[in-house]
Amino acid sequence: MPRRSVADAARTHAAILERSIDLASVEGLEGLTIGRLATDLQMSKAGVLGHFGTKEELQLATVRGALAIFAREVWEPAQEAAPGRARLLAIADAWMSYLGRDVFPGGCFMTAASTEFDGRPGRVRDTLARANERWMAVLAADARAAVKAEELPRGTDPQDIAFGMNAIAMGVNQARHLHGDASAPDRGWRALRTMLGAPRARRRALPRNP
Amino acid sequence: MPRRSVADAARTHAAILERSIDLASVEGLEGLTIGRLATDLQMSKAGVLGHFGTKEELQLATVRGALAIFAREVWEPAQEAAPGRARLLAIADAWMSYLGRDVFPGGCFMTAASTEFDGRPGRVRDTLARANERWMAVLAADARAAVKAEELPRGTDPQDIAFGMNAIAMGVNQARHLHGDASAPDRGWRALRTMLGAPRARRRALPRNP
DNA sequence: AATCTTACCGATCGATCGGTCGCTATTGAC
DNA sequence: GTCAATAGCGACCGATCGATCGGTAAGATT
Repeated sequence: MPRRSVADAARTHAAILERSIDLASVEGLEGLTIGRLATDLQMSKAGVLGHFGTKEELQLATVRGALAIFAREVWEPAQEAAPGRARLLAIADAWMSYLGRDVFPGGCFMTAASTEFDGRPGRVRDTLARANERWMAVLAADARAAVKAEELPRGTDPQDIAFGMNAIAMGVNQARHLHGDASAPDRGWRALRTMLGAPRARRRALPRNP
Repeated sequence: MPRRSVADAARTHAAILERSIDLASVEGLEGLTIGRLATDLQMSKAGVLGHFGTKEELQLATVRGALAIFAREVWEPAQEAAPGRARLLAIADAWMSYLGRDVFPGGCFMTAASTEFDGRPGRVRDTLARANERWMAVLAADARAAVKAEELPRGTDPQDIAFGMNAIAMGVNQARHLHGDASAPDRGWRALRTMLGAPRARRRALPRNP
């Protein structure tokens, strides 16, 4: 049986990360285990660890990978929309769709990881905190544009909008995974639409998971 | 050195639980460890485990203890208020105060535990899910009363109110512990007041941690 | 006073944790 | 054709995990 070629190393690296992200979304970043990862991938523990060095580096790479998925699923689809309320609504749409399609098997990775690490100092927590701050800043920026364009009531605090959107997403995630409430994304979408003050009921498509 | 008297067993039991709740709010219910608990309490692992039998029973007892604290801090203070919007506002007040006073050192225990266990079957998850359902039902009941008394707009879905209040609390908890945002309870209180449609700005007291 | 109950300890169990080591097999560059 | 670089393995490390064991000392019961 031939050994894996050097060119396959990147593929192995990606496979480990993919499995790691799924595992961590269910078991948590700390519950994630090198041995479990090795068993699932039919590798040795040393083979897995060789790609990252330490568990903390593995955790960081896992967080970065999950962040990329979140950005692709929620941020990117909304970039074609015009800045301001239109883009906030597009983000809300993509966000609820993302939560409804179970992109991560254990629920929203960012919410789970943030809640798990919000009390422990370290690089993982810092990475999560910075990512969440950046995301909130993105939301607040469009909220600010919406206020300036008078798409939102004058005097609206952009940070209140960002906070509210994030909170609703966390609530949807909990309702969906703790209670198995399949209608949670719809409820969240209604709440978001109310908060963003869309006067006409905009029809929203909830894509199915293929 | 005299052995502990039998009458002290209940006190020991309570001391273990108290430490367990604090530990679990930081490290998580799974990160909670018998050995760590024993070290902190200057007991043997066997002595700690003897009170609960298995780790799962310890986790369940810890959840029940934390639930009692949450009820005492958030539910009880609002029971003197009249049913309907007044009580919802009282709950909102107590809830934000609870989050601002860091009743649990690692943030809201229920949020952390629910997020940690929402993907793993078992009795702990069931207990958490049932508790959250009951709490949401309590909120929805007062919301229903408020709608009936026309304190909230006709046609308001009581479950939307319960969902929204819970989501805001989760958002406040994250902002406070992931970002160290001390003003998060105030922001949450503003959001809650807006959602509950309090027309006059009601002054809210944020008690200090003694 | 004799006996039972029980809270707790110290020792120990097998399993698993993250991590290190030397080694092999293969590749890509020369 | 030769050789350095490296992906990955297998064995192993000390530490710690949850859990079990027999033993001990105190209180409660009689």
